Amino acid sequence: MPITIYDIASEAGVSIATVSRVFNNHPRVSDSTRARILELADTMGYMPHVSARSLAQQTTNLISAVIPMLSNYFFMEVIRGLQDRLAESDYDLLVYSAHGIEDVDAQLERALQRGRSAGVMLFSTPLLPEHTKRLKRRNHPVVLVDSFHPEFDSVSVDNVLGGSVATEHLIAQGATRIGLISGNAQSVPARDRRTGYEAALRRANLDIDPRLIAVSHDADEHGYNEREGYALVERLLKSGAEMDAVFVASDIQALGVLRALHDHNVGCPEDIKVVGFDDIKISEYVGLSTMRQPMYEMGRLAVEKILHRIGQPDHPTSHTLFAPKLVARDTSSGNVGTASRVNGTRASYS
Amino acid sequence: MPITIYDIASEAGVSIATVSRVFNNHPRVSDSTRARILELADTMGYMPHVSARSLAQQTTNLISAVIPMLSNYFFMEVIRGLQDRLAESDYDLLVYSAHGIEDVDAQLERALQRGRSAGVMLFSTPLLPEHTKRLKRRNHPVVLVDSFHPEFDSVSVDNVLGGSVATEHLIAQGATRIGLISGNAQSVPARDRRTGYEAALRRANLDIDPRLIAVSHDADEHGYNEREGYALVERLLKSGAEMDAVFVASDIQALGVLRALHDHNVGCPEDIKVVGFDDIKISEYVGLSTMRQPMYEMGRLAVEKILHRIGQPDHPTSHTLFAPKLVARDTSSGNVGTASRVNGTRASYS
DNA sequence: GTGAAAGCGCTAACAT
DNA sequence: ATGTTAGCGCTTTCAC
Repeated sequence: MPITIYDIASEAGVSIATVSRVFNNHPRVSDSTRARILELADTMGYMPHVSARSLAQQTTNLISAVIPMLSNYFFMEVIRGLQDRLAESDYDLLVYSAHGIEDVDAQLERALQRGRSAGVMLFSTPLLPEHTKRLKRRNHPVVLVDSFHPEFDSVSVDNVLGGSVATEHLIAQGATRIGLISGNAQSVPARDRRTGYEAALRRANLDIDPRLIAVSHDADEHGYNEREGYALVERLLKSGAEMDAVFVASDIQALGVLRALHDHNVGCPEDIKVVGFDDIKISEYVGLSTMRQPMYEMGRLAVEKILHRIGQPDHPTSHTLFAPKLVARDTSSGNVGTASRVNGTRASYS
Repeated sequence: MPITIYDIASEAGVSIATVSRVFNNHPRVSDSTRARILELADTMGYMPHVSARSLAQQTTNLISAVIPMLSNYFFMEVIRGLQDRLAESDYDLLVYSAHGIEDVDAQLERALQRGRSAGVMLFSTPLLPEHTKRLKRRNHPVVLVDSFHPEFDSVSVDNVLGGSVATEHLIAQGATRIGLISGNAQSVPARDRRTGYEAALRRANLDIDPRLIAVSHDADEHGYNEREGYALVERLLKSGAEMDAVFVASDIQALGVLRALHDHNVGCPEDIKVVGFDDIKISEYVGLSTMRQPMYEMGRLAVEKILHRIGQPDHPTSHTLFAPKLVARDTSSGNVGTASRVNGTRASYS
């Protein structure tokens, strides 16, 4: 039933080769036949069949994004960047959302089916040797986003730097007993942020107190969730160790931290200052100080890199490291006079 | 270079048909050859070529989602539902994100390329007659999400009901001069919510005062953005008309409204009560009363429906209308005593 | 400038 | 249970 090049070829009294040429903008077609064919195709409602085309020319115009926990503010912003850049190209986007990091393998496998996509962007997933081998062997274009491996293009944020800047900011605000709340041990960014935190303390000649460090053991979203933030800061509070500030490795955890502080009648920023990481949209609303990641730009650049890699498979790999930027808001330096209250799970306006 | 069924067929000493059968779980293959072929395929690293398969069997396992303004809290939740349901199927997800409603046409066109996807889920887009014709003509499986047309499967929310419930809630809180802030006139949901609002007022024998109604003229995101909320409520305030509550057609606008109220030293909820629509994640944090849409469930159901439609193209169309649920928080009924402040663009904790 | 024909890798009758 | 073969719709040499 659907119309093929054969239909429009016979209707136009030419061969299918000519029709094909027209749709591939081949130069050697007379203007008259080109016009006639285009006209016919339009009235007959012809559309090229993407699979047939892909098969014949051994390419595809699909690009995959493999993302753990898609429904994440961080990724939403990144995806906006992806989409915007992709819209300027001929490629369409295939989204493989994994349920946490363990599921990434399965999704990656789907994204790597032969003929499926021209390239894959892999998000926030530390590359195990087996991954590396598999990817290398397939020789499939890959770019890593929010993670790093020397053998693949990547775009990420300097998490060590971010951890240091956040910590130094707290020190500059007068804090000396600075806690850390972090994602779980599997998370490379979490480890890096901790490294930056410890380095900053060391440089400032401050103690690194294990009692002030709480690492998530939650597998869900690498422990990056509100619940964990709440629970972990509670543990620090109850440990009895003195603390006048805390660096939280993600904004979403920081939200839980803020709630816990309120529930325990601990003033923020007067008693404990808080700095998060990410700058998700809510952060602005609650006045959370944080380290901003250029999420949108990372998305755009990821596409840029994958397109480049598809075009030049043998080009040397490139790595882009963005510097996160401190956004100081109320939780680290707010003017306490106008500070507001959080009531249970909510803040209200007056 | 890549390995095909021919390679593994000759290696196994069988015909390509047998190999094909193995990979399609055809029953009539002896266990021994099946095992041998699977073994070989594994060691040789064979993977079926998706385009070849699609072409031969005239199907595809891709489903498209065409979404205006993807980076939207509403869609994030819906997409979670999509993904979860899709993960239970064999289908992969193609995402076409439009830049606002005008761009939907172009994205839809891509989604409808022949052989591209087995079905498309179209989000929040009122169907123009031309769309209808095009879709009908292609006879492509379609399900509408957050919009309605008698000839296509759909899943949406009862916006008229939602508008009424929100308004009645405000009335129950003692409000009598209730304003409306709405999305632009192109938005069908916005119109429906207004209809519900007016109906509720009428039923309560309250005036419908045009001075209390502000409709966005912003094309961006249908006027569903913070900036518009801010500007529109300002207009109402300055109009001089008395007002003790306002129903805002979207949470994101309501956030702007709250900020404007604060900036103008208008107490909320004491002076003006506010109810939004959507229940995006931020709403809980700021204590915004709102009408909750079952976004996740809508996503799941959308997939359910498209799969069903793909399987049974001639089945009668089905329409699911969810009832939005009132979530009363501080902005409509909070205890004023513990109310907090918003300081410029931020709220802070104490 | 255009046509003939050989694939691209796989599926699905139809045979045997 | 397995093999033969004709497609699926398009691209791309190679001729003319």
